[in-house]
Amino acid sequence: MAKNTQIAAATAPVLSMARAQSLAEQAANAIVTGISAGALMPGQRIIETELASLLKMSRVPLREALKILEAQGIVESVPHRGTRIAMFGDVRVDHICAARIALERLAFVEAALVYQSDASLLTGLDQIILTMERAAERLEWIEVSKADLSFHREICRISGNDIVATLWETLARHVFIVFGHEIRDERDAKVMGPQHRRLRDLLAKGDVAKLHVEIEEHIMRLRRQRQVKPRV
Amino acid sequence: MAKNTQIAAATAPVLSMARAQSLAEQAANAIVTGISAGALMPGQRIIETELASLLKMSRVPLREALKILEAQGIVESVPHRGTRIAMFGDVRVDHICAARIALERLAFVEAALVYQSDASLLTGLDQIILTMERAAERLEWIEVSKADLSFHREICRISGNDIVATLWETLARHVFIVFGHEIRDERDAKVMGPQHRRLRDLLAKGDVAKLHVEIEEHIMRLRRQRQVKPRV
DNA sequence: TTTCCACTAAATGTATACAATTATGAAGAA
DNA sequence: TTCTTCATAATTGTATACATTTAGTGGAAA
Repeated sequence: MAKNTQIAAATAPVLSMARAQSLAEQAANAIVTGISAGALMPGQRIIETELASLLKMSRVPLREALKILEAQGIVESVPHRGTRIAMFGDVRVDHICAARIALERLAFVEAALVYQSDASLLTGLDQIILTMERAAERLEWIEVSKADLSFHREICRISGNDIVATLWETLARHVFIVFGHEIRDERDAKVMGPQHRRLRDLLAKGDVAKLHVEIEEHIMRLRRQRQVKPRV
Repeated sequence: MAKNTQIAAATAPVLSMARAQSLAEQAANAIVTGISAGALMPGQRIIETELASLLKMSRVPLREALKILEAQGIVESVPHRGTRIAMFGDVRVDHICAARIALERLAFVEAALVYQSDASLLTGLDQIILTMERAAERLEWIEVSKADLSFHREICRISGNDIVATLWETLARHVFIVFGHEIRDERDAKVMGPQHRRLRDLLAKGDVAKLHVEIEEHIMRLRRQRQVKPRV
């Protein structure tokens, strides 16, 4: 039956892309995107059968996704009593920011050391910033958000601290959801690039003191006015 | 077929215990315990069929457990190519310690504020310390470890920061595994209680400056000599 | 021998089917 | 009415069965 193996490479989208993600991963991303976009509301209960058919998959991979998201605090579940989407009020945003600052300060400082010893690694950040700026020009906020998260993910990766990178993935989902609830306009588009460039340059210089200040300021942008304000 | 599967759930029914945990949770805990105890080795590949029958459950809840543990960085998996247990070398322990310090400093400082406004909450910590000391007297290290983690979990809970609490659960599993690889003797038993009492008292006093120092010192105990030293 | 290809076996990914628990609501008693 | 009580439906938890992918083996050709 396996005669026509030549066609297999047709699916490879990006060079050395991770193997096509499982349905569980897709489901997890879809749910997070849905919350971010407002299609799924905080506090809302998830009925597995419904969501599974909505996502055009069976309950098994969906449940795997829910377990992942539960471990990450995106949804909350009680045995035999269902799963519901966590609340994303102002208090929670404060919590996210506080946790981000604590973790990213560590990541940035460690990453700065790495960049010091190999400046060529900075091209990774430059690439991401370019992508971000292009998306910002066209006001494609979702793409801007993704690039933003990629930037910080890259820092965690470069820092070499696997644990921090793992924890970041959890935080990133929360941040993405909060991003989705932000109101953004043309002025924001002009700020995104320079702000990240400044961080990049401080990393290149290894100016840890200024990094600490800049990181906090950068992260605290999240606490600005948001689109929906569900109760705490 | 499955009539007698519920009987084994005679575990500790602590007051107002959360509903009997699902098989997925049990499996996740069993795997972590297994790694901690050396029954499962870092780097080892997990064959779902094998482990499922070993844990006396089907593959479905086991896979849910693996998804959770993957999100927490305890295991790593490649689509269609299986799951293996992450490596726990000295470098990783350093990473865990660094992340812990960053996160727990935040938790302790916020918790100190809470304890300041309601000192009666300190009884929660006192209870845990007592349990820890009793276990330490009998050199029951696993119980000591659990009490240790409970102590820090309580701090995260009291801090009121849900995100930090979520991230801690991930960190806790890593720490538990590292604990299991530690060599401990009678001298350690005498240290455990006082060390946590000191933290407790600093929380009660709200002495943030000393807390910062003490926390770092406390966490860095992890970096002592360990039983097995798998390669990085 | 070495390399390449087909084929088989094994493991993972997914769907369906069944069991157990909980929510819902109607009927009856205080 | 208001509170039980109990049946029924809806939903979650788990097991089994099927599909897809990968790893490994052996043989044929260069």
